[in-house]
Amino acid sequence: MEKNKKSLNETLVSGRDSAKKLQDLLRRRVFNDGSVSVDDLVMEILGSFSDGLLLLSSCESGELSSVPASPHVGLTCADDKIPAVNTGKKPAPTVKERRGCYKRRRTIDSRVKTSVTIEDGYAWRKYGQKMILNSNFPRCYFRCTHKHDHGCKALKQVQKLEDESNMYHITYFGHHTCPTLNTFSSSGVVLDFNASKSHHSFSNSLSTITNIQVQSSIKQEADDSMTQSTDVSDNVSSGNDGHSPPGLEWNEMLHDHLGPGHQGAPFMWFDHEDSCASTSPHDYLDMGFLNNDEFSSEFLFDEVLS
DNA sequence: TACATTTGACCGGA
DNA sequence: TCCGGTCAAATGTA
Repeated sequence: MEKNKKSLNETLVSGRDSAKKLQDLLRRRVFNDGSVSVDDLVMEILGSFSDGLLLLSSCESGELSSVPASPHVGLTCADDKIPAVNTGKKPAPTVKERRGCYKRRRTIDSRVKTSVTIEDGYAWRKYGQKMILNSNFPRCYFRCTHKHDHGCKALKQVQKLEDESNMYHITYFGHHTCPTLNTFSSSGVVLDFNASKSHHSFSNSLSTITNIQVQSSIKQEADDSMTQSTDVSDNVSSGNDGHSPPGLEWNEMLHDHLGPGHQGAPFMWFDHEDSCASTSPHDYLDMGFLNNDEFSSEFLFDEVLS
């Protein structure tokens, strides 16, 4: 109970801080150096309010105030450590039998991106994989590795796109509250989208390419974890933290791995609600235009970072 | 030995 | 009742 109160308090304080930053940013908008974007701050504020409301709704439903006396205390809800409510449909099962609550995830407060990799600089732990209806590939479920030691509630779902572009549809839920931005680990993440025995792993070169492509998302998420690195090249070197060749420039990496004629990197990142409200649904599903050689990486970065 | 992944079962919203 | 999301025991790996 105290833990949830503390969590709610931290969430609200975080939201307030983000609002202050936004206020400062708007006041000195002309002098904004681009280190923090309005969108980033709005995302943080929205995330704080969403998390806070979720915690509050948990309180109102009695989950916070009435901790069950059953030995089930160790079993938790998916996102927060609020004990599951006994619905009374079945007799209270034993610790062994009973599971936590499985509330269907809301699409609000989710961020969607499409990328050729699932790497994003954070450490994720896979906790499930599921075949989804009308999909040839399973959906993989990840939670932040620091869920327990830092209480980080960030989750992500990864699903390979149906087309043959070898791209992944990645949906993020919640925000990282773990203090450190994880580096690009040398251990490639392996996804099994084929038969259960045949693993699909990323080659070295591809993982390097993906490092390029995820930088913008890392910038966005790094704001969540108090990273204040400002420009893109900064992110490349600081984000690698010694695990990748330092000092590599965007152009060099793009040139090395994609060739001089290839300038486009298929990547998009935006709030799910925005995609529904203001743009057509195929904004991220239809990625065909990204194969166009004239689609420049500068355009991508400007779009994402603006 | 500790940590990560796999996978079948369970839960609950739609 | 279906199906997406999660749990947790079994298994794999460093």
